[in-house]
Amino acid sequence: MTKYEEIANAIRERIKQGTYPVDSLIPDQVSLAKEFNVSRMTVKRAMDILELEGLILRKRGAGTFVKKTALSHGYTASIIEYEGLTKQLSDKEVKSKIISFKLDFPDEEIQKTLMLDKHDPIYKIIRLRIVDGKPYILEHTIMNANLIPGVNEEVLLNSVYKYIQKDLNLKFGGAHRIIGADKASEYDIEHLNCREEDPVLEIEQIVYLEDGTPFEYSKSRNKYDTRTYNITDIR
Amino acid sequence: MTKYEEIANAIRERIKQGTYPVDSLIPDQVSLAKEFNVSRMTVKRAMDILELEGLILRKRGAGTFVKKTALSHGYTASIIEYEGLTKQLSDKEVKSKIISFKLDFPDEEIQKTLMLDKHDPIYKIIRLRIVDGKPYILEHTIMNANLIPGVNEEVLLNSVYKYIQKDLNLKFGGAHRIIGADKASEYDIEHLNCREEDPVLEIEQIVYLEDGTPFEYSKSRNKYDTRTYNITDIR
DNA sequence: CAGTGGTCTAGACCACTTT
DNA sequence: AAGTGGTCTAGACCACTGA
Repeated sequence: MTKYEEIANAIRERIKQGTYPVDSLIPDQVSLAKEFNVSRMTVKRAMDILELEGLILRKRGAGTFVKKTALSHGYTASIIEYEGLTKQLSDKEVKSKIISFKLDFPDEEIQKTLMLDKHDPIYKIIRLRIVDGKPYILEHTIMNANLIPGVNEEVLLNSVYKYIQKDLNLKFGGAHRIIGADKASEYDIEHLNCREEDPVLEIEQIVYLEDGTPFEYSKSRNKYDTRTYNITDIR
Repeated sequence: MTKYEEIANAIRERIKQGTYPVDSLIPDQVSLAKEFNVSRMTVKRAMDILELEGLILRKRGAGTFVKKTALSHGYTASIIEYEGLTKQLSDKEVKSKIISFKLDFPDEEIQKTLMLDKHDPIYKIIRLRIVDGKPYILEHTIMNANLIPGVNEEVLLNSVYKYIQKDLNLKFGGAHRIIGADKASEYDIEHLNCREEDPVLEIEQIVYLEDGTPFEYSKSRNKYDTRTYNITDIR
């Protein structure tokens, strides 16, 4: 733990506890530097973190204020998770049903999105995620099979993301998402407990490793009244 | 323009131009510090920017690499804009039709989301946004009328966000968004050229000023096949 | 004009990777 | 062991705000 992280944690805690109330001025950097026995630069770095988290507002010449929103939406709300459903809904019972699991070659579209050659193998997976016994999300996934080898039934029935991070020791680097609405498909009607007239929320995503290599393209579909996608966006 | 911004710009340009190719090592910080005649800390600050933009990957002990995705999705793609439709679609003709424009008091729900008292005035606005002559988005907006005074027909027919930033000289501080799918409502069918069975994509949002005061709650609805919501999310 | 936060430096030491 | 990026310092100067 670095000094600036420790200071950021300490000040974040003071904001949460109300020691530094919403809308009030925080002590200036020189005072804080004295209090924590560090240089002012280090205090500033701590403030950089809290600013990114949306907790404070800095005004040159005036001082540093606690934002009105500091208490309402938690500071981690802005971070989109890569842990997959299994961890996102850790208080619920998440199960998976494999609808289809094939090896194939990519078409031209997928070759482009996943940076693949014509003869690089891919997994084609269709999985139904079941939460507390109810069908929840229907996932259509295409994955680079050279990058993510060894995917099997056991992995698919648990968490693929955990497998990639823990067993393969790979790190995620980001994702691109496209969110839209669609009419229910035959698949949706069969597996998601949808009627023909029920809208479906679809999240398309390309997920990257830390060096920028795309390893997965997927479409997650769910019945319109079961899930929303939330974003907290600062500044 | 600060030195670290100038260095970040210069290096970003080299990445875009291919001087530093994708997947290659960038010169080390000491060399760059010499080249630009600055201290190493300043080079590091420039790198901080490029890392946030998702252009580079830094490995302690190894060096700094250009990410594979550095060229594909532009570095500004990760930033969600507050400029409203008028600027987002600046190459298209954006018009607005005011469906309804009222003053009212907030109900309990809105009192909570917009941090208002029972007797604080609010605008209730329903606007249809028309792009290239076609109905595009139906916006239901509730706005704090004390914070954003002087909204009138002229403002509504142009850009409300421009009015807030330019004329009122207020700065935005972030937003919270909830994206979901829904069935078409009577309003949608009447104004969005929807059929009863057409799904609708809805984006609910609360928008904040820089000190964290919420000033607007809105729902933007559009026909399922006319618009998606895109997010680039780094790390 | 005093006080705030932002930038920048020159140098030290540390953690880590690669050879 | 050499070289990389990360942290931290003590101090300087600057830009801006508010009384």
